[in-house]
Amino acid sequence: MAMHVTRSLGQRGARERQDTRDLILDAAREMFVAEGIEAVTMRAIAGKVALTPTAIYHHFRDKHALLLELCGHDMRALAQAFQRIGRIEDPIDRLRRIGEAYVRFGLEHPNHYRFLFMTVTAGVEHGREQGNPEEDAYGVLRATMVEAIAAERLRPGLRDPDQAALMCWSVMHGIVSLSIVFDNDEWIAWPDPERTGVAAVDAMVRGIVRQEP
Amino acid sequence: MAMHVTRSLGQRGARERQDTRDLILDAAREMFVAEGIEAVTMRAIAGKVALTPTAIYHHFRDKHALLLELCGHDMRALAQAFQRIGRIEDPIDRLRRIGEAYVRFGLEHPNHYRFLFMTVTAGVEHGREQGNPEEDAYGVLRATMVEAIAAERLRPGLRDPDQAALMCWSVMHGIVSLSIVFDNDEWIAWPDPERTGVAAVDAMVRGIVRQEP
DNA sequence: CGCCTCCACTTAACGCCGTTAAGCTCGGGC
DNA sequence: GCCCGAGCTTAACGGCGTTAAGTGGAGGCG
Repeated sequence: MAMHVTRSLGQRGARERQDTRDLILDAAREMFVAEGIEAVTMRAIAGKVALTPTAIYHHFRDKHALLLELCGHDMRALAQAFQRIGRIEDPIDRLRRIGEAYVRFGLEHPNHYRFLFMTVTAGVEHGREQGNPEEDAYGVLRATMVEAIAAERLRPGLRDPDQAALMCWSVMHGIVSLSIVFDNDEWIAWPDPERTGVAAVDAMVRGIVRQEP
Repeated sequence: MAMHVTRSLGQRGARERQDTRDLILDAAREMFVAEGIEAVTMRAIAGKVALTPTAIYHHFRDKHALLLELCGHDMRALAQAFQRIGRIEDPIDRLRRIGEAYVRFGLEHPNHYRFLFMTVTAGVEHGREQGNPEEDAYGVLRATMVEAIAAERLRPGLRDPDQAALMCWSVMHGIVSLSIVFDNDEWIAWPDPERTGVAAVDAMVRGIVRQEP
């Protein structure tokens, strides 16, 4: 009985702790998505959840860890989309679909994208190298390249799956990151980024596949 | 005579002013290149030239203007390379050479590149839109696309020179920016970025040119 | 019941940043 | 010989991420 009470109370405590943790995470996410990463300060988050900045450090090691957890949650959506795409039979078709999903994700979550793929964190972990296949989007791309090479669907010169994967990734990343950086910039005439992204991935795929005789 | 003296002294004054201005610029550049953009603080620059931080504001409106001038100077090297390449006859060859030069420049000047093409400055001028042809690298790329389309060297579907230019630019930018962000990151197996860059541009070019029958 | 312990949270501060207001100094022009 | 203005300094403001030390109240235990 005492044991039951103890456990029950322990759970309640843990539950409350998790609640304010989620509160912080949600407040941070809202500011992150709405106003961009530089609007997310520890003090602002704390104000929004009616705590002091210090309180946040009882739930997260530091700001980077907080943002990492924030993004990790939403990144799972991309990974799931990639998992579905991974079941497409033809590896070349799969490449095109991967590109499309990737570009769409980047354009829909520019702040997540910026934090994860456009900032240098001095070589330390971005939280990306976790590498468990459920979250490893790059792994899906690489695996597709391995398959395409094995099936001799790529040009004879292309034998390195990492290089091929990077070539494709660079197109997707280029489109997404350029459109993020030059958004609202009259300097550059942006045709619809999503269309351009699809066209760019198509062109790259055409450029790497072996021509049917 | 008085006028001559006046002018001479005025020049001397201007000369001295320009000297410390250059001193600041050089100190900032050295730190910028060696330790990355986040190591460049007003206080650190000031310390290096034995001045107070405030003194810098007598020569530059703010930190952004200082960095802009810093980069603008070095960017002219890229623009000049592009000018030389612009004289190549065949527009398709030209594309390949542009890509090669661009990738090399980005890899050799990662900090300049980061500041100019990988940071969002809230829509305001990056100093890029100056648009005078001597410095407008994008203009060279776009002009090449216009020419290629006019000569019917691109696939029939590709009629928008801006879209075509962006597709190519995205490959180059993708390679450069990915290699900057994931430099020293064991997570990703980087085959030599420059080779990969050239291969990627080649593939993209192959993907957009009209096939000879 | 009463004490004790533990922990979420606060108060106060540190050291950094970019930036600015106000004051000093000194050489050249009148 | 006086003045002025340019170039620089001193001192400070408000913001940031982060941390050391303290507080208060609820749960465990005699």
